[in-house]
Amino acid sequence: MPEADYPDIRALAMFEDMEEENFQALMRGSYVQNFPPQIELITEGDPSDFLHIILSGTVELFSTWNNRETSMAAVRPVSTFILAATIKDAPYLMSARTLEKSRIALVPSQDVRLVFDADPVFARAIVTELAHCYRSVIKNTKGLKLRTSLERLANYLLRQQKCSNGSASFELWTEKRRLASMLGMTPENLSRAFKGLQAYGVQVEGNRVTIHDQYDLEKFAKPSRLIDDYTS
Amino acid sequence: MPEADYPDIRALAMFEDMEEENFQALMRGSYVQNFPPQIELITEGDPSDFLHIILSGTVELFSTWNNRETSMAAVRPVSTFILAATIKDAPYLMSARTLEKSRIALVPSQDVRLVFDADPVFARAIVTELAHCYRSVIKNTKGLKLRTSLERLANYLLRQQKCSNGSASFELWTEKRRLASMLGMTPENLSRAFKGLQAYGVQVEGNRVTIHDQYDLEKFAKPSRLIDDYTS
DNA sequence: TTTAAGGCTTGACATTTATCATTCAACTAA
DNA sequence: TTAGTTGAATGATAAATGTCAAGCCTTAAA
Repeated sequence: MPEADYPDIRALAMFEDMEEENFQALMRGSYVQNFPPQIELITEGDPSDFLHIILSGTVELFSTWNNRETSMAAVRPVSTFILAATIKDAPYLMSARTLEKSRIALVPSQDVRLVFDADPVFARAIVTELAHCYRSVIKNTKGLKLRTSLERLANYLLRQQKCSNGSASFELWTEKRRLASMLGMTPENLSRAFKGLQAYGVQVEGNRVTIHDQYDLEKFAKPSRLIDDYTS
Repeated sequence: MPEADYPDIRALAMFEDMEEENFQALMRGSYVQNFPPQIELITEGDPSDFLHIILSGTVELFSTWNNRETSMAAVRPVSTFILAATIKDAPYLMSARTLEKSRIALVPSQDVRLVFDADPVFARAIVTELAHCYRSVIKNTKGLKLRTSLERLANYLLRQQKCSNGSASFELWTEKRRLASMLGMTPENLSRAFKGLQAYGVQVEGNRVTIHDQYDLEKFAKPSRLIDDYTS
């Protein structure tokens, strides 16, 4: 791996405080690759040979069953994915594909497990990251089971707004079809859900969303720290 | 905590291989309590002061939002719950209540975090457990998003059957209303789903389920290792 | 034994969501 | 420019799921 990529990875919470020696050991066995869009990086069911780190671009995690497909998450730089499979040395539960041209670092899973045992600080960071991921999936499950699709969309927009510095107008960062799948609905349903949110002051033009009545939307969406705050 | 309870806890994968000294340190600060049925042990949003270990009885994990409630999981002996919140020192995302008279061990979260840093074997066990939990929730999400309620029920029955030594006839271990909530549907819908599975040779009498045509049900349910195998 | 309570089932109905077919608009490549 | 492609929106319809009300059955208390 080119050393130029080290700092970005080192800056990740997972690698931030670990011993330099161990970090170097991890990087030594790793490599970086550039992928064009729409490449399937990982297929669910395959053995998890590498921990993946996305350095640039976008990766979609998705799952399939019985000829159906659902989008599980979108991963953006700089973060890791497929950590749990790496730790457990178990098959991937999700597939991954690039959505745009992406730069990905691949760290051999076995190295991760070895360094985990050698470096307590790294171990602590991994367990924190994993706990964070777990809690994110739980929050997502709560949203799926407790909210209607309209409510899920409303809260999604409020979360996205926060990510975009809280301004009333912001861009969606995914195609709507993928957003629909992430929120657990069909594209047609999403389209109608956007219309349904007009009543609460939400305006959509292409990828641009404008929230004209913040209070009204929040009153409808009822965002909750225990579902919508992905920082804790 | 009475020392009589030590062996059960020690037998858990999480505590199995750790240093005796560290195990003792954990147990020293812990205590065991007996709870009657229908007691709310944990309320979502509260700070996570204890790692809970269920020694006997049954505990339901559930979540609420906007006056709606959903059952997230049922926990049976001997296992831990609320591990992620303990690790992250973050508020509980789920509430917990006893379903029957239950015996619960409470281990101070701070002790868990301290011993984690001191005992690499314990750290390894925790991260394995957490990765396992993460993967279980992902599998659950896949079921919710990729399957209809009828398919979820069919696969649930097949999983339960396996837990019950694979015999064609077995008992449900929850009230149907809770099962419905766990599977993400209403009790009425579950009732009709059971009827819908009659076409595939499923017979229900009270809590007893009999699968008369294993092949037919599996052909419909299409169980998948990547959704329904909770062992890996 | 009687009564009451709770869970389950059922039917009728409403709502939500999905499916299918079509059109529109934006973008790309020839 | 001109097809051709793709994603999004829309209308019509179907299927899935939820809601409400009533009745049944089991269990537990009076």
